[in-house]
Amino acid sequence: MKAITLMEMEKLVSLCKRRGFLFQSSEIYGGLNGFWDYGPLGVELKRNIKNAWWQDMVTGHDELAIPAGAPTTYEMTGLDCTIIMHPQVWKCSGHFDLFCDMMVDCKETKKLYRFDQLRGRWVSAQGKKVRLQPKVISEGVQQIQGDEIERLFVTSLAEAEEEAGDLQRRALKAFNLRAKDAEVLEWHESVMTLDKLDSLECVFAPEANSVGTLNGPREFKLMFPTTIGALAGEEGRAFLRPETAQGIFVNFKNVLDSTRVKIPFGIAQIGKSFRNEITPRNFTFRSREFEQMEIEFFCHPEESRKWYEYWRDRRMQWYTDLGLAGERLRLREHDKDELSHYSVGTADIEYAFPFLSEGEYGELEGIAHRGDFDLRSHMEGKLVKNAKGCLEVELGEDGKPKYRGSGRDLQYRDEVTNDRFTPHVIEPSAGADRGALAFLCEAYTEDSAPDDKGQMQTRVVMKFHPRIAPIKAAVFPLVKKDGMPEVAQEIYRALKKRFPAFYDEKGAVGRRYRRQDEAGTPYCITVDGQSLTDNTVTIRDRDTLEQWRVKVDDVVEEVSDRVS
RNA sequence: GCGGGUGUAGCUCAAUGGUAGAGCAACAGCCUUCCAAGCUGAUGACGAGGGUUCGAUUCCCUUCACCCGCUCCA
Repeated sequence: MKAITLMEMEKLVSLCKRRGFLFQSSEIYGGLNGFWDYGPLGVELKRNIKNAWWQDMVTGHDELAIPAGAPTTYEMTGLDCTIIMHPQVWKCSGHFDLFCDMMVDCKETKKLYRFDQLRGRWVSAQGKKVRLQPKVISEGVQQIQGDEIERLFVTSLAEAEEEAGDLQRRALKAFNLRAKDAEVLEWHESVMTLDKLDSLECVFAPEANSVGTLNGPREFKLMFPTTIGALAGEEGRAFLRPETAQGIFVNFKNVLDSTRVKIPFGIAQIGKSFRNEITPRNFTFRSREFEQMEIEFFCHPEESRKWYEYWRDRRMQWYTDLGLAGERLRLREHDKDELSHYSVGTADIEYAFPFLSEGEYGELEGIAHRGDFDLRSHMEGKLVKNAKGCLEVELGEDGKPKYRGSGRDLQYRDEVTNDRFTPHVIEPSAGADRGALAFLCEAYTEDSAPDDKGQMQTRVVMKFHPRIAPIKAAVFPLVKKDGMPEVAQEIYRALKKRFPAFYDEKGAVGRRYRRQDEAGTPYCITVDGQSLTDNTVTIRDRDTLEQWRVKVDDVVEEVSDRVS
């Protein structure tokens, strides 16, 4: 199968709209950036993906046998919790701090910097003056010449060991001095971050040529705020969840107390999450409202490494089995310095989406070893890593926990050994929409097929795995007469009781085949003249174009076997 | 959020400061015995808002969306 190109990506986007896989949200009002709707075919595709996941991970799991590659048997169960949760959940999970970044941007270089992370230092040069950019005094009125200052705040992006040198280099540039004049520079106070300053007016931005080019700070809210209760007020402030995982952690005790599950076990959930992405782009890849398929798998700390490896490989196999089998899919273990503060191991399952640059991959799913970070955070309060690399409760300026946990005991007690411990967690977190997009990209194929005159014509075919194909089979009378429609309709009704099927009797049969090829329907059943005499019909394979005859009575079983 | 580009029918593309055309698709009918483009017919569009003008799809402004680059991406 040849790889889809960027050019074909545009055709795929077009096909998605034309055939009803994906529409832009609120399109009749001009659309809404970062939000997408699934059309009639798209909703079936996405539901099939979610159902396949739920079936394979949860309801179809055999807890009596040891799956290949697993350390032991394990149990799986499900959950469905709310999108809006107690605001404290997001404070303890770390999202509140992490997702509320203040940013400044540089007028001159157009670069964006973290307000609380960009470091710099006050400097002067024995009375030497620097002219600022002309200021806007009031609307439409601008200074002819900017003010002159003697003290400016010079900034640097350099790492710790090179910071002092870089600050000096930048300071010399700001004052238009040579390197040999370094002793002229007078440093004031210590190195600090931008958020400690009263104003950005005198800041010499990294990479800029003039002073005072920074705008802001502005808040980048990565979580969607909302209000609980009819009266708006700070006490009613809440957020739409940025991930489904926290709902599982806060219900850990409930599941344990209500189901008799024993460690190791996993809790699965499928649901919508929301993130205010700065730049939604690349079709549905970075949507602001998206659906996740997440498992939190709880195990004994000593076993967690083996379980991490099991889930990493298991999840990779799942995509492969559903048709993402080529070189465009890969498993990538994160480097140590890429890991989150709490994780001892993370792998991404990635797909080389056609809209990405050559050699780039986009994340479909992350399998993270989260240790005991989440359960402990919800017990004790938000954790941070201390100097020794151990997790401890983050303290506020008053010396008390910055964000208090629930105070509930979320430890697990092994009823046989009486061993008490906080379980470690493996988190396979998959994007349902990203999965759907990858399956769409992988399925899109252009090949050649002969028309009725034997001329080769380009054929667009969506080669979905039959399990996720929106429509499983289409039924056609070869021509709309001689009793063929009646036979075909009867087959159609029998198929429809089992899975989505489609009936079409209009126009040339070749055209009807091609239409189903674009929808990705794996099998087309045609009633022809011979059907009326020997009670057989043809089944056509979408990918090979091969046809074979089966008895009318065997059609449902024949197709069922192939699509499930 | 910044810079550049784009926005005409479901799709692909025209033309125009004075009634917006075509091909394909879709629809109705005819013809069709296995891989799209035979015939007939009817339907369908200037992203939104404002301004200039006797009159704007065309010129100007704002806005929205898409594409590319920067930035961001637990």
